[in-house]
Amino acid sequence: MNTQNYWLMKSEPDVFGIEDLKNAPKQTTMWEGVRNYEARNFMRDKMKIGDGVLFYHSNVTPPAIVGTAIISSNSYPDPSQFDSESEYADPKSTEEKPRWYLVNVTFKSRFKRAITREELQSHPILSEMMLFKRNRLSITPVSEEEWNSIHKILEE
DNA sequence: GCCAACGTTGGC
DNA sequence: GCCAACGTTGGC
Repeated sequence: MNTQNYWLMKSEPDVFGIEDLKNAPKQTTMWEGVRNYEARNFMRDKMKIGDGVLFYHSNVTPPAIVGTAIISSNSYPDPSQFDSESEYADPKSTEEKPRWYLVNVTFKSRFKRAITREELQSHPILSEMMLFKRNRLSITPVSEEEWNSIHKILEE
């Protein structure tokens, strides 16, 4: 059964931007540090290898979708939760009962031009994205129609 | 840098 | 189990 999904994943470019992903070993990173249950559930329960990702730069001017990536692993416990040195350490989490999960994300493309949040908001289809309904959620599902609209815009 | 939105924590 | 206090996200 084909269950290709699409996602939008936010990252602050000052912390880890799409160039960092492009330059990473194997152009792949662990999407560590997500500490929100809803976002975790998407990674843990819904993401599949091969799913498409819209890579979104947050907390910058202007916020924008800047490229794409691919989900490249199944979910597994986020190692940083067990690392007391890490800012993502969670003392309430144990190896037997991990609280936080992540997936690997692999670079796919950098757009020739960023598609800004403002541009998305002015688009009849893309203005309905969950991104705008759940403003603070760092991972949101993207419909196939939305995914196709993004790529259509890029061809113009 | 401000602050609204909203998720989490913890006292009761 | 409620909810006030608190902390964080992220657009602006």
